[in-house]
Amino acid sequence: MVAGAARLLAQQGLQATSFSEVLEFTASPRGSVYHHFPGGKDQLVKAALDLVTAQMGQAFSPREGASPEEIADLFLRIWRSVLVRSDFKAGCAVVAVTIAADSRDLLQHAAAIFGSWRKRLAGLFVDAAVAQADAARFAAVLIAASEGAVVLSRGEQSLEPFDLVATKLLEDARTLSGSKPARRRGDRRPKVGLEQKREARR
Amino acid sequence: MVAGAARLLAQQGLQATSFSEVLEFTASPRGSVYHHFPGGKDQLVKAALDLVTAQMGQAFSPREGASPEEIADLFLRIWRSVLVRSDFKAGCAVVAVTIAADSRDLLQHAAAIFGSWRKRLAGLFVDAAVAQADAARFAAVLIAASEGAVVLSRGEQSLEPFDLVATKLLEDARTLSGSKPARRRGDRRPKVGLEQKREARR
DNA sequence: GTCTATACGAAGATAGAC
DNA sequence: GTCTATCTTCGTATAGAC
Repeated sequence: MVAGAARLLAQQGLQATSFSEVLEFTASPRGSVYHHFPGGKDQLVKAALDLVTAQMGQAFSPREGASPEEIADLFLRIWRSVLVRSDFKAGCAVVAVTIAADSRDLLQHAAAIFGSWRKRLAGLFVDAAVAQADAARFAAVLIAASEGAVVLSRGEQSLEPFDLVATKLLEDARTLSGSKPARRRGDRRPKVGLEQKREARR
Repeated sequence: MVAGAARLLAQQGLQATSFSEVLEFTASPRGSVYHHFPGGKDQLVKAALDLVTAQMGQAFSPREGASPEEIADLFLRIWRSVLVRSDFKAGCAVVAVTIAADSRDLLQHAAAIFGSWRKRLAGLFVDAAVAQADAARFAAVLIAASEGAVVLSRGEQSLEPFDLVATKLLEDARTLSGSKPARRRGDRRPKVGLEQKREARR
């Protein structure tokens, strides 16, 4: 049911994603909604967003020692596949919530997710020998441009805008390498969370 | 009333923007809605989008002979001011409609606007001596990243993400110059529409 | 043109039986 | 836990009086 909500969010936006639709979509029992989600719709939406981030964390696992270009490429591939697999019907649920959030609570929840993505990407770039400031900037650009490109391509129902953007971003990522010496000694930062299980997906 | 709809769209998204709210917001007469908009909500939304593009066309008028950096800077300034002036409550109405469009008609209308922006920006870059392919790509990136950055900054209620993105984009714009010789002879392309009245805004 | 009144559906949410 | 029934509010849209 949470998964269904996440999908509907990505497809139709926040307001258009109703309980009834989620129930119908997932063939869930009607009477137990407020049993499982006493917080109502907000709680369901939050759970859906959390699911999306979890899925993202799982799909986005660059190999150890990945170059900036590889990192960006993986990130872009994920969004590209969202477009392709949904036949341009779906976008990013977090964006949808951010744009139509009716409570400050929900907005902050969505913003926190973007923040965590930025932090994670920037960290990966730093590990790939990119200077701190460049890493933070490129992380923000990568996320912003990807999300924007998803919107553009959804609108035009074509991969053209997305691929234009992706090409440029990968080009930029290439020029990022070597903006500072790679991490060698003192590489003591503990690997946490999803960084530990790095399986080559796709 | 169209202006009110445009503003509410940018603030709360498509579904949350109801007739009642628009009427209240604009203190318009209630009984004449379907007199002026027999096409219902879709027609109002389309009109609002058209207004947004008209305003955009007006605000975005780079001076004759502007460099890629100047062009990008002006474009970014516009979006930045949307965030600042609304205290992070508003974003882009076109994005809002694209994400939550419930009819193919509306989606295409929004997509056409993005398409026109891409075309216009790319044209300006070509005029500024940028190679065709680079111009098209950078136009797409500029729009996608700006729109994405607006979303990010709205979420975090802070200019930080937007400014990170803007800095990087301006940097990129600087490297674009001179990717092909500037237009000299044969500069016969007629100036059309808004290109004609170039007043320095702000 | 603008008004009031209203039809009709769907949304979120709650209550109480099983 | 899950059901049905219901409350309330709000949405779009229409009809007919002024």
